[in-house]
Amino acid sequence: MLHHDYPGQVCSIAKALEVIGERWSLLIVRDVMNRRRRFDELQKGLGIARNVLSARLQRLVDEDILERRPYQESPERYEYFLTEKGLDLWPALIALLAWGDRHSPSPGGPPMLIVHKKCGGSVNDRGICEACGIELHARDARALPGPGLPSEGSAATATPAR
Amino acid sequence: MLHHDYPGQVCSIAKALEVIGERWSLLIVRDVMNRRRRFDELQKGLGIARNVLSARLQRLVDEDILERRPYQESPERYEYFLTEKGLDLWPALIALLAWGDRHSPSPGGPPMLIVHKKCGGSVNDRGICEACGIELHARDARALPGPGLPSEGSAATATPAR
DNA sequence: GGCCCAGGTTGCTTGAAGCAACTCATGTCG
DNA sequence: CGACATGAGTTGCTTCAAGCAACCTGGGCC
Repeated sequence: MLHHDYPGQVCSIAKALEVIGERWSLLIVRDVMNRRRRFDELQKGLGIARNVLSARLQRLVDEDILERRPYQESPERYEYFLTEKGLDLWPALIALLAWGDRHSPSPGGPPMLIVHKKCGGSVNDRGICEACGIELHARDARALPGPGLPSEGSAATATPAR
Repeated sequence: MLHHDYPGQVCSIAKALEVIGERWSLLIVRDVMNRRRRFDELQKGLGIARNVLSARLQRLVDEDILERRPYQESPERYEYFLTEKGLDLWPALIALLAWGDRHSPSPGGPPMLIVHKKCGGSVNDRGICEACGIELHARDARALPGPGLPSEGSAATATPAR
């Protein structure tokens, strides 16, 4: 991704993609949304190169999508949290998730389910609770492992060195 | 983007991004949605390298997101159309557009407006018509130039060689 | 003293994206 | 008739981002 921008494009989709269209960025946001907040945790979970993760986190912090907060001192250790701007990416992630579920289905069903925290109802591709009928936001929903998620054992054999 | 995949990720967001997370892919889909269907038209509009556009179009056709159809013979000339799978990306594009509008606003307002074809009502970040209250799909909506779009003249001076 | 952990940084290699030039079949201008 | 234009690419070369492995720092564990 040269220069990570789209010169000459005057469009909010292009502007959004300049920030979160880089490889790995949205997956990092997804993981932080699912309470993966630490460097090593993200690195191992994603299988991303450490230098690239470092660069992405820095960019996401610069863009005010993530916030870096120390959780202990000496040695200093940090966690990453989503800002409001980062949380606002939730509808886009939900739309992509639904598209992936629909058009590249996993055998055994979706590997991740999104449910409304209050009522447990499932969330559709617009981020609307099917039970309540209301538009949800990031904090209203939770991700759960779905039926298509490989179990610990089979995941280990499927990706042995990871 | 090495190998254009995310090995070890069992998640529909990751699977979606393997296909449409490559640089330029979503912008190509956006343009085809807005009736830009031909190679040169896309190339000039996006300012993308011709070999890269060629590769992206091929990939999008392979993934059944676009369809390549001849519109004349001798010499053979082609147009690209969205398949149902491609049209289903509309909610994701709308979500990204809304996020870009909200968090990286253009001076003068949004450069692109999405309206419900039937009633002219504006469409929110969930792809719902604010007037009718119903969930829309790609074919129900139309993109219009917004107040933040630079005029022909200023666009030409802003990007002289493009 | 040797090892582990967390959170990175450095250096090198590979491969994707940018750029310019070329092709090929037709159509059009003067 | 030759010159140029159009559309849809392809080829070759260069540059920059991503992958990979090794290293660093500051502390704790035994």
